[in-house]
Amino acid sequence: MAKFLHPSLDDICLTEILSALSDPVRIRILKTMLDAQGCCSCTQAAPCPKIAKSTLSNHFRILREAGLIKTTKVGVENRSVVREQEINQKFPGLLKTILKFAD
Amino acid sequence: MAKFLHPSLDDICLTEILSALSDPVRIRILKTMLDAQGCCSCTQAAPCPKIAKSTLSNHFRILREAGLIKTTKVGVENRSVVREQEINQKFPGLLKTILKFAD
DNA sequence: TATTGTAGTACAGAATTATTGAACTATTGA
DNA sequence: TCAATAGTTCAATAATTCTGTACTACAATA
Repeated sequence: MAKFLHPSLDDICLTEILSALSDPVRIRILKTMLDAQGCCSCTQAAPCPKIAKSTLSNHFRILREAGLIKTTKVGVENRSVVREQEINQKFPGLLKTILKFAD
Repeated sequence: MAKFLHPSLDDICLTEILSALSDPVRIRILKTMLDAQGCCSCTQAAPCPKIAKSTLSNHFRILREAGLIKTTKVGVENRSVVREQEINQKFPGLLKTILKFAD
């Protein structure tokens, strides 16, 4: 059974956040999740159907390990939310500023 | 003779900027250059002496190709400046917000 | 309780990217 | 002209990323 490791606020670092957001697929995923105003399954937040699901899974892992999203298993799905408030607490304005210029 | 290719403002894109800044070495270089309030040679802006000069050269190339710095050859040195105004024109507040949280 | 379908993870090999040392170019100064 | 300095380019190696296959976990249905 997969256990999701979410870093604590203290362990979230700028470099990993930028690294996670430096991929167009992942920034699109994050934007989709924020627009959805709540939880998203991996497939819902996927930017295109072409992408291999193992690759998609990996992108979610990177977002999770960077501390950008929180994932919980609900039935057969993994539902994720952006850890918006926590990120804003540690890096005020960062997410908003970056995502403003995405796409 | 090395010719430095600097992208035009139109060609600068968010993803490449984030990608360039997602490396702790490069973000340190950028911060050093901004603190120096002007041009810096590669060795001046280098974050540590241990790093191989070919690696350092590569980091500068990535910063340059992302549109973050402008490099000109002055005598034996390459002197670089952050393209602060141009970046601010295209992505207002981005650089400042990101660098505020660096280190 | 099997069986089938759905959602996603784990792993291993292929493809891509980063790092480094060595050789090179360009400029300066003795 | 010769040596020193500053950086680039190249090729080899090291490290990452991407993807297909096999797998687990849960749900629904017979």
